[in-house]
Amino acid sequence: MEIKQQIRLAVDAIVFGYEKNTLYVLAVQQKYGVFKDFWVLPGGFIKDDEPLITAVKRELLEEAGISVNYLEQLNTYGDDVHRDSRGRVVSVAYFALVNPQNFVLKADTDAKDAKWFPIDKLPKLGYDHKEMVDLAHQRLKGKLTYQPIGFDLLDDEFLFSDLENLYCSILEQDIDRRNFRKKILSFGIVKETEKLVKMRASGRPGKLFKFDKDKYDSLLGENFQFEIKFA
Amino acid sequence: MEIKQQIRLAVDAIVFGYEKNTLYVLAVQQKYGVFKDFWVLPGGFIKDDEPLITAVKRELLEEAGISVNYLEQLNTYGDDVHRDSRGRVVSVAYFALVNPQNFVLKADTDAKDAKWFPIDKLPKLGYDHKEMVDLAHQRLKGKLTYQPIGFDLLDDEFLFSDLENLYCSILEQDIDRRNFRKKILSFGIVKETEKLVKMRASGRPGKLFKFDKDKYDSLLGENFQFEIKFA
DNA sequence: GCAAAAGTGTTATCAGTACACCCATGG
DNA sequence: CCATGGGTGTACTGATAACACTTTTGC
Repeated sequence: MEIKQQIRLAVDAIVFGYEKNTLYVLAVQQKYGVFKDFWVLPGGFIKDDEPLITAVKRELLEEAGISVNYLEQLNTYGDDVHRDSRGRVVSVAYFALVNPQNFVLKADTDAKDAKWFPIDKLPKLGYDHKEMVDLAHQRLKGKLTYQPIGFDLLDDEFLFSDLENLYCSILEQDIDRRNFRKKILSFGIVKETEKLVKMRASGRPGKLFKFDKDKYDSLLGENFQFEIKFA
Repeated sequence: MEIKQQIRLAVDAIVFGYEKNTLYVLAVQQKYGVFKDFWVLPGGFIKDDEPLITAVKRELLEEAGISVNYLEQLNTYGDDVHRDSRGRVVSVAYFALVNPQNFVLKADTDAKDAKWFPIDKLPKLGYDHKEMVDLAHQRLKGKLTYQPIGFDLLDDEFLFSDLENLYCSILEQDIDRRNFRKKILSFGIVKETEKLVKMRASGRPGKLFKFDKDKYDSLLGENFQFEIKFA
């Protein structure tokens, strides 16, 4: 292994949060470099002895003080040799969902400013990060329909209308309340609790529901397919 | 950018070929290193000024003399810090389909031995390449059902039974011939040619069909969804 | 004429879709 | 009593699933 590469490896994360019918993306403000004062996705170079996934989690903790609920690899950006003006940088982008508990950003060790932006009000992002957000957004929309990841954006216990509004607002579609409930309940992976709460300012209180992950995992074994389609 | 990483970046490809109801994977024999004489996936280190995708294509040409029909990024392997005993190597794996024209392997510049293995008769592969093959195999099965990529494994013109057998053998399911044909034809992306040929040793000759990519691309614009499900 | 593969329609069943009214709460 | 959101059932429709015989060719 004589040949030395002049390539550096980084990770970036597209972190989605959801609150009040709005989908948010996490961005941080650059303090140095070409993109000083620009908003970019949280991320950074990986250490020599650090697994990729560890690097992402570390960066998220350092830059925004959050830990995420769901994390998966999205895509590796390495076709544009000049995507970073400092030299050849290849970046592995991760797709993440954060649950509302972690939605509030803690003070960050890196002294960078971290902030949630509604996805349709994102500022101009540095590097090719807009491209990453777009891809992640597509993935989110796609996965919502064939994997129960929506629950990772909600509280542990939620109203059925929360789930419905989440699907409705992220997929930008109207949903029939009765059909939606029928479909979700037919999977048997969401269970009703006994708690009746009034979460809204007005209206009748609703029951809280929980995602039954164990049940889902066990169903996965036997030809079970989660899928939500709409009219 | 003072800190220098000691990480090297490679690409690997899982290339699928299909012939006579059998799914094949391309492997090459290592001539040097720890895995000397082991079979591994085609791949290698990328050059400093080389896009990832170019690196994959180059390696495939060098090591097996083939160019592929379909190529997409699969996953980046960088969580196991010791996946390569020579040091920290992160590898971007690509998923590729080759059409039958390129199925015959040409002499390779790298003097490595390249060979097609039926997927269920793969030899032990070096590194974490078995893991890559498994993931790619899963992706292939999945994509077959919701994207028309099966055509990339077939000749430009094919018998309907070829397509049916491909789905049938890769997905390991029985298919009802009439329902399958009805479904595929209903999409309008496969057109019948006037050619009647006898491709088989015996039996009635069949019409040749072609995948109409332009039609597919135009349909994609408008809420069209390719999907094949089975009983 | 026999073996092998191509070609072709109809019916039954199930899942998806459309749709509207009553209930519980707060103000 | 009014506004707001929660909760519920049925009938229609369209897609999927099951199913078997006839045709063309080579030998």
